[in-house]
Amino acid sequence: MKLSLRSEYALRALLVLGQNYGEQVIRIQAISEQQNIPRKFLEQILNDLKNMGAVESRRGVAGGYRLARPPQHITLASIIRHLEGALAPISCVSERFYEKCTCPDEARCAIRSVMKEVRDRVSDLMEGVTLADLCERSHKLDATPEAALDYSI
Amino acid sequence: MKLSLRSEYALRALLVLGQNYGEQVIRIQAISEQQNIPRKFLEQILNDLKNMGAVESRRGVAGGYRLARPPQHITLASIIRHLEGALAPISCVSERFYEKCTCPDEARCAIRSVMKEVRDRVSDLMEGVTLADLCERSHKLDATPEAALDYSI
DNA sequence: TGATAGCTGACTGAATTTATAGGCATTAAA
DNA sequence: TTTAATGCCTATAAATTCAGTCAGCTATCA
Repeated sequence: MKLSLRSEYALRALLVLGQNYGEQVIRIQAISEQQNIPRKFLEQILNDLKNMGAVESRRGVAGGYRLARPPQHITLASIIRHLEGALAPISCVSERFYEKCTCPDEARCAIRSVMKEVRDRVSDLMEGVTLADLCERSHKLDATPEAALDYSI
Repeated sequence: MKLSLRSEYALRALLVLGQNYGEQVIRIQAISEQQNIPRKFLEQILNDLKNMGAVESRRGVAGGYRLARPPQHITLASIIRHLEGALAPISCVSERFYEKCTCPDEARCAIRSVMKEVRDRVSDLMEGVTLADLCERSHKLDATPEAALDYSI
């Protein structure tokens, strides 16, 4: 049920780009330092995000990355799906990455029916959260005084 | 965001044991054949479920497995947590498997706050589903005529 | 005592994850 | 037009996880 570190890095990088949305372009190096992400690894990840169309780049001396679209139009679901594949816990309930499973009767599988509900819950939430929402949350959290933070884990 | 095949096998095996809950004991071989699960692999898995206390065994000629507790008292969440670890997509939002992450300010991390919501949704659902529920679903699905099944993926 | 079952630990091959290294291509500015 | 900064691309590698397999052991019952 876990996200890869790669995806987590991608989200952190996208958040930085979202917070700096506009003409200007941000260097890999800057993101890497700000977010504690290995630089060369981040290169790969951003390139991947570029191929999926979430991000665009400028090369050369004043080069860097920026969002390819407004942050309101980039959903969490689309990012995770591109990086991780299915949102569903098992692929026989995935809408976009369906694979047949080995159980005797898939259509009457109770596990499948529960996992479908899990998928729906996760999908509903992630479809509804955009990069803009993330930026807004981040902005609010930054303004939150130390004492009001929920430290519970 | 995926479940391992191992966990899927475990759930399928537990479902069989749930459907046959009682004194009588079911052989690994029987489960393996009914559910298309590699036999030796299933041995390992059942042993693991035994160590977590979900299942108990009898050895020898008339040996096999059965549930160690009534199916109403075995939640999906407890099984998945034992087999997979955290339900949370990233471990910095896990309640039982917390690990610090590398982001600059965990307490003010927007990604963390969203992932916490994902975790809560998944956890709420899985805490509420017991093996008995799964058996009931399975029973109902078995009684469903071919035509009424939802084949959409 | 022998057949049948579960128990146990080691092992393996393949895939995935998390990077690192090195050189190439592009760009802006000197 | 050169140079330095930056992204682009490919290869490689170490570590881990996954999905089993194997061999041999132990317990139980007829």
